[in-house]
Amino acid sequence: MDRGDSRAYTTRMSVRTRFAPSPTGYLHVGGARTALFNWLFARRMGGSFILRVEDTDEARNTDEARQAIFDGMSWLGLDWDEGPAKGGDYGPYFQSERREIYDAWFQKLLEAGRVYEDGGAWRFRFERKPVTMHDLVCGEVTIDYRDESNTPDMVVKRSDGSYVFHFVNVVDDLEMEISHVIRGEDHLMNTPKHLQLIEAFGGKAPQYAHIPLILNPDGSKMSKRDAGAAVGDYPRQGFLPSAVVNFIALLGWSSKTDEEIFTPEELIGRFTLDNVNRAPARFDFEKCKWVNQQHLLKVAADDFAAASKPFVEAAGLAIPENFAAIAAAVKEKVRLLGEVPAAVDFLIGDGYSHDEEAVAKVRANAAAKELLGVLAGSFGSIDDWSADAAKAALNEVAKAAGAKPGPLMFPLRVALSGRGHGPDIGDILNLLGKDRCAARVRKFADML
RNA sequence: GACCCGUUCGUCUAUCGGUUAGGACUCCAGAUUUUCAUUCUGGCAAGAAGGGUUCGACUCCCUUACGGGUCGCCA
Repeated sequence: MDRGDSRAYTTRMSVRTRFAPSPTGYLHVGGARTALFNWLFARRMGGSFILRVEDTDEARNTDEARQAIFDGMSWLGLDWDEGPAKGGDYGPYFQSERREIYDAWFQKLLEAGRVYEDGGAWRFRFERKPVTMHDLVCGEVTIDYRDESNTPDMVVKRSDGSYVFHFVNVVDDLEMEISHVIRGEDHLMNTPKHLQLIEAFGGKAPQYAHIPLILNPDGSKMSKRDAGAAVGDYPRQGFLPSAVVNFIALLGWSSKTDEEIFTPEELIGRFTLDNVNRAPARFDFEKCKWVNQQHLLKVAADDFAAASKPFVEAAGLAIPENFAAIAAAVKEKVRLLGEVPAAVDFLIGDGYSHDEEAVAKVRANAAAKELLGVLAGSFGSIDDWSADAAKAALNEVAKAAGAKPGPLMFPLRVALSGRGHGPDIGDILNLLGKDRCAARVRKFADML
């Protein structure tokens, strides 16, 4: 592989960011946001985004976790320019395959007398002095390495011959010519260690930007099992990738305007490290769902129907011929695609349940039962059953029965759907068809 | 415990010395929708506390409190 001057020259001024997860669990929203910020920054600056898998801990790595990272990032739309399945001039992109590279760099430390053996492992000897970092988010932070009790020399090579995170991370960032390291604040205290290593190597340090962590709604650290923690859960619940990207971008970053709903492209156009906050943000699932609804509102009806289909099927409902129309009727009523099955079940089969509260409300209305009875009997005489016509016909029926149409709407809705909320009543009438409507209204009237 | 970072409505945030401290989510009320949702209008709700600096502080400094992070042959 040629690593001559030409490449060094052309990449000198270019931005290269990376996401470096270790495949020891599923992809976490915190990790996803770190990846997102790196991706946004690289895209914004016209640079490259690299995916590097830090799989040095063989005991904890799993293939499932590796796949979860790829799947999660692909789903979110965070495409990488270099990395697994993509290649690039700085590979390999799995640390487990970079052994020779690490050995060579370790040799430099050895020759420089910066490491010493301790119990079979090798420790890096820190220079005992204050180390200052210039973080793009945190500003200037100084850690005093003269205080040895707080900064013991770190192990860089284990007694089994493998290398630890700090070492491989620094070597790879140098080797891959990473220009900006954007990572979680939990790495802030590691940075002076990395700076010392880089100095010992005689390398040029990348710019660092430590972003605040994401917390649970109660302020505790967000970890596995917490609601919303696993990126893999989002598709299952019916979130749109663009909505999740939008929402997690808002955690710790602000456009500094009143706008909140952005497409990924719009985020790229606005993203800057300057607008990243310092304080950790709590994860508000309700707002995440609202953001999803806003994105759902913007998708085309056909796409909404197609995206809803798998959820409806998974709920055990058969897809009817008029499914596109059914989906369109509930498009504006749901926040998640996962809510679609429960919203359309009564339009597909007869196995839907009745909401007791809604039924009780109708029962409390003495006139409802009689009115519904009249209504059921008159359906047969209505010829045009389009949504608008069906609604118009309601007026006539109500008038004939000496009642106003308004008060009839709610009982009819409950009679047809079993609940108080749902699609437009005209849509329900039309989607259900005249016969099913008559049967349901009659049955419901008898039930009262 | 030591060392770092942080602290504006319940939550996400705007404000970069002078504002009736703005927006969004949630919640409540009203309008529209003959119904539901959408939408619109209005409302509730905040500068952790105490000292400074200043004509003037949410904004700058200090202290305390609280929260988070780091102190591994994990990453």
